[in-house]
Amino acid sequence: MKPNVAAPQTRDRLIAAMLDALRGRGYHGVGLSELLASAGAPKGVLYHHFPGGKAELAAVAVRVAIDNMLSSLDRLFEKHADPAVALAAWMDGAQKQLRSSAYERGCPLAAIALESTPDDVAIRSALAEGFAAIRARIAAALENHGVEPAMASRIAMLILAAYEGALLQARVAGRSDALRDTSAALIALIDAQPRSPR
Amino acid sequence: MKPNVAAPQTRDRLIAAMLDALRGRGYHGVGLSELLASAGAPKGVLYHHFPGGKAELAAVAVRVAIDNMLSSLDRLFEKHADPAVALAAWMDGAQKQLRSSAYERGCPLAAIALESTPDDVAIRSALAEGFAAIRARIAAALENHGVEPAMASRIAMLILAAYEGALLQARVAGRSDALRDTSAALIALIDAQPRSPR
DNA sequence: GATTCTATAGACCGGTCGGTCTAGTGTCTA
DNA sequence: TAGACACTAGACCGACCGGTCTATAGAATC
Repeated sequence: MKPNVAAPQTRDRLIAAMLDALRGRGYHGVGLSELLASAGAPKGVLYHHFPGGKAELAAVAVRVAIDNMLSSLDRLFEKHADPAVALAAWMDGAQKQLRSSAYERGCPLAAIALESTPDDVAIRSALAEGFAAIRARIAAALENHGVEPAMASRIAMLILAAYEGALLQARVAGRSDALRDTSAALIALIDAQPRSPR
Repeated sequence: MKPNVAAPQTRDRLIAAMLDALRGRGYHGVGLSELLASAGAPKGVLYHHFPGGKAELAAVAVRVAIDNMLSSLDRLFEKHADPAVALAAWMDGAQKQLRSSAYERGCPLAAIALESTPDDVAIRSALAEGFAAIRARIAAALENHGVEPAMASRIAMLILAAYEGALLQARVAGRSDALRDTSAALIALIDAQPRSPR
């Protein structure tokens, strides 16, 4: 009756392989066989764990990626009282990950977001909800720091947009300037805000 | 010797079809046959105009997309003296295009950027140069408006990143809030800057 | 009018795609 | 120890992938 405790490994390996693929080449960019090879799993396993095939695996991977981002944001906001500092650390982390992977590993959400069509209901809704959740976390941190709610929500939107856009540009440029400059501009602008609720 | 004057139509239709595909589903998301069907052209034509095949067509399409963006930016900065106003108009244009296409048509550069790997040298360098050129235009407009050069360059980076990131989110969400909010936040922050004015 | 060159046209190809199917293995329950 | 079940394993499939090839149409050159 109970699910086998040792079993989930393979499932997790599949998810990790998909995440890696999404980061590097996008959903359509990776073939199933390549994916399975990098997970060290045969085909049958995929359809056992994800009857919906590649698309279902991707949708699950998206949810996992979002959970990861949320918890890493939570960690940052807990560690740094000032959201601007947390933001800088966040961007810095992205920079490091990008550089240490020879500019291959960007954000797993962005790639699949741009490849998706309105027909991909499951993936699009997972993405939309995920992005909203991330924005909500950032907005909450800003509010805690005294930013007026409506403005906090808008700035959170800007921050996430800037994060994704900067990561994208840094990746194709093969240099992390984009992330550094975006982060610097963002923080300069926020700090220069007239209401300084400190 | 002279190139046929009436001929380029087909070539242009191929480029347009590729641009459309990149906007909607990304590079790997569209098949050659689908592409050719939507351009109303047989296979031989593609390899006549683009011996490098799909990849070469994509690289050319990227350059065209960049030219388009540059000239539409030029038009906006010419029309609006205040860069913040021009920026708002830019974002507004993206919003309209997205909405009028049922949230299918995003930025043709972003999708292929995220699908590309370091091996895709031609495409990556075209993209990187293109993004740099776009940032340079924005930075120039800011400088003309009295923003200090180093800061202008950083803010230009932020603006382009925010544009791409917001477009991406608006597309998956199926609503244009992301673009509206990002634009509002950006302008609010820039306007609140202590003007080192002119 | 023959030749040449650009452009159009689509049959055709091997390879890979995502997906299905059957078989085997190990473990827990009865 | 028999059966059920979760999981692993990979052969196999039709469809479609990007790409090559030959044939032809039409204008320009001689």
